[in-house]
Amino acid sequence: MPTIQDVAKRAGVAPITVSRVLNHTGYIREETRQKVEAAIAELGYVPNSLARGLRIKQTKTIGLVLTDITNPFFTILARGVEDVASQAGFNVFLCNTDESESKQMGYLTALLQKRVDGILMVPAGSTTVPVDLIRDHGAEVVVIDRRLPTSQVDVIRCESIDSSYRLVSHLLELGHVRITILTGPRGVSTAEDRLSGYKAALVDAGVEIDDALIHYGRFTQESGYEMAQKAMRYLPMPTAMFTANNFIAIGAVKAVQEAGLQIPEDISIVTFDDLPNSLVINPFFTAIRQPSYEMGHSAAELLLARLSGGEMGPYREIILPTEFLVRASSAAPPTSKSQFTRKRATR
Amino acid sequence: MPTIQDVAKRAGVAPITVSRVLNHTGYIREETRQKVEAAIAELGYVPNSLARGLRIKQTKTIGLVLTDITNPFFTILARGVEDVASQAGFNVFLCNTDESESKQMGYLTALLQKRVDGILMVPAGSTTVPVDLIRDHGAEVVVIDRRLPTSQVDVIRCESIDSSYRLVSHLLELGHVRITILTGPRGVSTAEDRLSGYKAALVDAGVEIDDALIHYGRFTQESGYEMAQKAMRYLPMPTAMFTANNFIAIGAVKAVQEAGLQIPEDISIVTFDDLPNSLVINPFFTAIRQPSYEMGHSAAELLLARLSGGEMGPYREIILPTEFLVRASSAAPPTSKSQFTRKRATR
DNA sequence: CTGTTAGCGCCTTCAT
DNA sequence: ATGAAGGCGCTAACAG
Repeated sequence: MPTIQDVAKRAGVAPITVSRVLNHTGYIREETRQKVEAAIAELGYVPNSLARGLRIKQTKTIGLVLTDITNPFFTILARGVEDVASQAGFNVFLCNTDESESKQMGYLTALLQKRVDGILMVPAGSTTVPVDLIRDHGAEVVVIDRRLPTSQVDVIRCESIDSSYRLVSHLLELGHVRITILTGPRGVSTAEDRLSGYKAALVDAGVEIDDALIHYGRFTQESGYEMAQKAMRYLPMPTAMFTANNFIAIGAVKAVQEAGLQIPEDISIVTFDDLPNSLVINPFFTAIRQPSYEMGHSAAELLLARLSGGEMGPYREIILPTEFLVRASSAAPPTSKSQFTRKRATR
Repeated sequence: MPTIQDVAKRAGVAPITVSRVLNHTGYIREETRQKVEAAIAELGYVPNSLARGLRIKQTKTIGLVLTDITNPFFTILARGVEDVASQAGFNVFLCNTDESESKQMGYLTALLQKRVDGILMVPAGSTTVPVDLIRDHGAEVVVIDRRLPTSQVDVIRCESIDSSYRLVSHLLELGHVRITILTGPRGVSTAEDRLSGYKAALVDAGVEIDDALIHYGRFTQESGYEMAQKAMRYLPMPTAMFTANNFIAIGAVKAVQEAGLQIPEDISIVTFDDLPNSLVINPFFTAIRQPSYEMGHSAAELLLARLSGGEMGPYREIILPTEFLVRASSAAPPTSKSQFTRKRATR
């Protein structure tokens, strides 16, 4: 592995001259530059970023800490991050926490050891500990998708409360009263906010809140399946479900279908998070779509802006707009006479 | 930012002693260890991996070079990689090449500069240049999903030719004769092999190969859409389509639906690559499923095994089995009398 | 069981 | 426009 020394020797110059050519810094005579570049090419020299990073204290590297890259919402968000980062010459470390704060802590320390310049994170848990930790080690941080109990961070997210309010109001307008919510983990802002929106919509409509209709779980298909089963055992059965993310929605649909019920004839489903166009042939869910690519894109841009050092003013909370999509998964509730439709071919 | 020196001073020992505690190497008196650990905790010391990597010449970092993380096949594969890597204390750089060899080259040099220990790649292009480059810089490499024109690399992939043969034979058995193939880019082994399997099945069935039924494109939904439109303009219209990946299949379905045709009544579709269970409610495609998680998992394990240095013998090509799933997107061709079914509600 | 010395490859500083 | 010396933070090799 040739070093800058080898290149220097071959070009008949000092190492620092090679460094200057590499980094386009200082003055170099054209002729010298060419000698150096020739030597670099001949040796197949590739600079050592570790040594460079050690010296200049920045690595052109960021960490992306997600809960699960498997969810298309995060996949596409990650793509947004990666596009911006690579454009700016940064590389991205990918980390999946599965909502575990201890996994998250493990990744954060690993990233800090590797001296990433900054971290983009969808925080597991609801403390500011991770943010403080990152800052203590001189790295920048931008929070994505979720709130944290402090205004001293940059955050890129969508409005969960209002959007949920709209989704549930839509159900209420259709005539639903017994609406169950299948949400994410306690303490996670998106899970809690979506519940708040649900409650607010019911309260404003004069519908009493029944705690037995509220289900906390995880943001996974399995959890959605289990929560839906539990929800359907509660009588009189809810006529509508509000699921707090796409995976929960899919799990819920499976449970409903297994129970021999039709959507939307027997049960309506509305959900937070759409499935991407690229993956779905005939969109089915009445849903709130979050602009996941833009979220990743903006978050990465904000982080890079902070890293580039100029004074940027106070921390920002950027709330991106959501889109409300009414589709086939929601309809008026069944009349009490014909509570369930006859079993037909499921769609 | 405290360094190992600061910790040493505080604990009243030499830096190397701290190093030994950190790395669990050599002998340390319990009492000394505790003093050191206390100092580490008090200072909030986090080791500098750059310095360490510079010294020991390994970084516990790997690169994952994919064509597009947005495709669930790769997403899930990436998750398999990440799980194995993080388990072993490695971090993963994520890179999307979009099938561009120049982007790929950019990522590879960046990864080599950052002195990754190894690289997992789904190669864009069909030369061994990237592999040689990586090796020249002392990193290991494992190729995923695609063949390269050399036996001197580890490869983890599935059989494309045989699997395609099965898919097309299935169509032939149903009675289809005019079968079009919508495949990926020229020169990409998966695109070419899937075409080879298609041709072999036709030849064995005594069906003449019509070059006008062969469409090369990209592995994207847009390309699938365009290819399908072109395919449907060729008369007599094909009664079946074989799409070379999941995105192409989805694009093709959209084109078919837009043309007012029914699947499978008017046109059958069979495809390489299933969509993950977690994303699909009612699986629809007759498809070849590749075990994407396992591919990522095995590839990462193989790479880490090579990195751990023990003699491992020659390069290996590991071919993982595929699964053949017959579902609703394929059926017998329409009879010539009633070439097209009447337009009904699309599914 | 612990410490000293030296150097990994690069760039900052100060000279020339 | 170019170079020499020194150090970023860590650990290998060798002492003791």
